[in-house]
Amino acid sequence: MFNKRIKIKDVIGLDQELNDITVMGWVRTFRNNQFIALNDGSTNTNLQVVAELGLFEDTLLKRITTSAAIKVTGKLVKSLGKGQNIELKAVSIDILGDSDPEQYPLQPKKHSLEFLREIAHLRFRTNTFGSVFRIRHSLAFAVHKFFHERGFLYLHTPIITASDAEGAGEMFRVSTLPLDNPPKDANGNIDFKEDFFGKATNLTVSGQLEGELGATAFGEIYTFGPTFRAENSNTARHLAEFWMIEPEMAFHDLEDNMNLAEDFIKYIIRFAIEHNLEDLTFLDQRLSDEEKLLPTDKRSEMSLLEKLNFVVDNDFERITYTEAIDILLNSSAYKKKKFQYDVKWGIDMQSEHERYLVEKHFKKPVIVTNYPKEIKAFYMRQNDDGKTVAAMDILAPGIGEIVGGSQREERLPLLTQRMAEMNIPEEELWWYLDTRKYGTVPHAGFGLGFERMVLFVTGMTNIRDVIAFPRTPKSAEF
RNA sequence: UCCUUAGUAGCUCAGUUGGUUAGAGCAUCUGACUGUUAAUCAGAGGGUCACUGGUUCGAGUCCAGUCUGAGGAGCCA
Repeated sequence: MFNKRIKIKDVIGLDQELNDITVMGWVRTFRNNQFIALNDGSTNTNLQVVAELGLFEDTLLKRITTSAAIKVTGKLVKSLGKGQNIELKAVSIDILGDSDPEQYPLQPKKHSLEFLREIAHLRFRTNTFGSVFRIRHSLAFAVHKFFHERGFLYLHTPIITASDAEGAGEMFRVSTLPLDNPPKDANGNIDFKEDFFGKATNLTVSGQLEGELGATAFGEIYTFGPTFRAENSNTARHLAEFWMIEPEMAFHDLEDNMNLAEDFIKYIIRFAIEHNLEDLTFLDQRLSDEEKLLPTDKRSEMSLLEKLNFVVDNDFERITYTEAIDILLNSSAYKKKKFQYDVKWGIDMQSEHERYLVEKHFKKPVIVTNYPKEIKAFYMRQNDDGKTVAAMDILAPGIGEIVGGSQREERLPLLTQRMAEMNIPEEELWWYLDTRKYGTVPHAGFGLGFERMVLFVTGMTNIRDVIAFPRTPKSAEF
């Protein structure tokens, strides 16, 4: 029954008249008891199906309601009306699934993103979310394509981990022990020897440490998987469950790392522009309609597509942390005391500082390197100045930190010295330290937050709208 | 977690100083119309005013607490 189906995306591309075309999809609107706007998710464009007056029973027409699933066979013809080039003159219409219009929550009108978030199971059926998730798919595909073309090996790092020394935030405990009455040891603490893995385990906050194990055998690897942070973060940029891409490369230094990250970001944006122009154009239009409601000074200087093309066509700005602090100290914002937080060498830059650099000063993505070692992780390579480490963060306009990475400390004595200073027990990471004992090499890597990348490319502003089923504090519906 | 702010019909919102029976547009239903683009026109139905408690003759409106959303901050990707 279904093998004759043609996707609407392919039907729209046909420019000759054809008999016996079969499409299936969900009704978006039914106008004038005659015109069905049909969508099957393959494209943002609806196919206009024409049910000629008198050809169909009233009982059938009554069942063509918003979001009903239908099968239509008919003749593809040039459209008589404006607004579309072709339309499908229906010969037969079958209802595959009814949709009760009294109950169905989506209407053929504009809905708020907040409302759609409450019905995330149905929001894919809107233009906006259709476009967002088709673009998300393309970006995910482009990630694999980019790394595969460059000879990187896709390594699946574990989701359950016993290491709590990664230092990347609060973790979700994984346990099969009874919550109400867990076994206790002699000191009265929970006895994880009794637990499923015989030790305390959590959901991963990063695949990096395992990634380094792969890089020091395969040369270049990447991971792309879910990541979990149990932080009580309530912002438009944070999720408790998100997807992260983490390449690790042997024989790479900080500059190689930056070059790769910049090439990578440009590659996947270019891929989306090439493959999702229709969806990007829709979101571009949506965004500019939204911005018309804002006062002039709050509007973006560039449209979404202009911004994406600008990023692809221009070099990212590269500055050191020390230079960044100097720029801030010499800024009029600092001199006029516009910053809420003070600026001096050694601070962990606040959002307002990063936004000033990216959105006001350079107006393009900025790579900041060589941060003070005190504010960065133990595994970052120590520079010769004794004060900084070979770290790099990429800051994107409107998003903030989109990439965090570094050259890794490959020298065992320096690495263990930093671990001791930061109270990280060596015995928990013996396997990690082994890479520095057996053929250690200079290597580097970074992590890119996939949803933040999708935010940037789609122009959406809340991270909960670019992941299908967002997990955030007090929210795990669907 | 902190600050700010909001919660009234399916959706978006109005609701005056505390005062009779709670309002609009859209959606839905019924009818008309029939080449429409969120169709149009006429009519109808639709409410635990987030929840709990309090003040008052009387609370959508005032007070306290709770829950949830949004904007900003922190943490970070």
